[in-house]
Amino acid sequence: MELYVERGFEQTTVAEIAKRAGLTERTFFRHFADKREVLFWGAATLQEHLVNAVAGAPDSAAPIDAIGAAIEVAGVLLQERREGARQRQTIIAANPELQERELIKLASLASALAGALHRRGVSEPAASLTAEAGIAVFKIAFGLWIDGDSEQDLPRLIRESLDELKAVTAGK
Amino acid sequence: MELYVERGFEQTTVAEIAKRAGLTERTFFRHFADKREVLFWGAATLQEHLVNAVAGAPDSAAPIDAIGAAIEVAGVLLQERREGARQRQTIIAANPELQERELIKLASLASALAGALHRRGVSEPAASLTAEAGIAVFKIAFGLWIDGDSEQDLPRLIRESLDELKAVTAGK
DNA sequence: GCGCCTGATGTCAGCTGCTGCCATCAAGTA
DNA sequence: TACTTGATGGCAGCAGCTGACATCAGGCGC
Repeated sequence: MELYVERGFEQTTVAEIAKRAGLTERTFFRHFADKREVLFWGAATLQEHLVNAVAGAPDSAAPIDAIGAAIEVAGVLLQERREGARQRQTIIAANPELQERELIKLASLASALAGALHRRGVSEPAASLTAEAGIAVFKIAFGLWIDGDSEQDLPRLIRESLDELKAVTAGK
Repeated sequence: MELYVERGFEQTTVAEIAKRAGLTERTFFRHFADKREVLFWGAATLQEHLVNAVAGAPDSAAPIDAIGAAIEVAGVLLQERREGARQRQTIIAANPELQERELIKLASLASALAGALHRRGVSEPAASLTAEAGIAVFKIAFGLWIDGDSEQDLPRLIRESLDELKAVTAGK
């Protein structure tokens, strides 16, 4: 991360990372599948939390609101590491390869959320559709939060974006 | 494409592609930014069509329906090349790197569609949200079409998926 | 018809990401 | 004490991709 910030992602070589970490290049690749994966270390954990949030939503909650609750959880978790998140996003924004990786992580997350909905009795394609819509809401709200001035509340942005989606799909 | 089908994407080397095309490896990279880009040759054209569809939608159409019309256009165009699309998708499905590339193309498309909505007077974040929702609908409908039996009508699947999204976000 | 310019291609050298294979070494265990 | 196991190092090698320079064919002005 230090190196990615200092010289940029592309300009940083795996050999340099390994050296600064006091390790070998070979060892680096035993810990991370590739050079990009470093930036997505916490993704699996985050995904677990969100899946649990969907599973733990009250039975009375509509699918879209179970998903809403889950992405709010994501908002809370990210807000705790605001500066780290911002720095990370700056790196990603500067590099298409990293954006690709981020998108596939989000797609994987959508798929996992769809599975969680499925376990709540939601059938296809409604489950996938709802999950993808939730991810879309998250993407937009996260973007607003990152670009936004300073002290915006991410969970609130997420709620508002979800409401906006509901309004927009109502065909107003 | 022949080689990707014959031996798979990963197992195909750029040198082999160049050889079969009667060219040099260097020349290959002058035509395609990288090995994956070959499979996304028509993406820019498709994007143009969809943007035009949004721009050309009747003024009376709600944003979500302008987007709906656009992705229906995509459906029509893809349906014309059904076998090609299926083959292409088989290759992509077998390779994460290609999925990443596809996702960033879809993200770019969403962004372009949001721009088109913006030009229709839709403000942010509604425009981006609507565009992303449309892409989500397209992804799901396309998946159903590819996995589906044989002669399903893609534009119809898209319409139905959009209706499903509307139902699902209504918080039923 | 002649020289000239331009764009596409070839050639070559080189870096970097990534992998397979084998050796080493430390720590825990019977 | 010997053995196993997991993490690391070292090394060779492939493949993707790039920069720099040469070549060559076709179009164009003259």
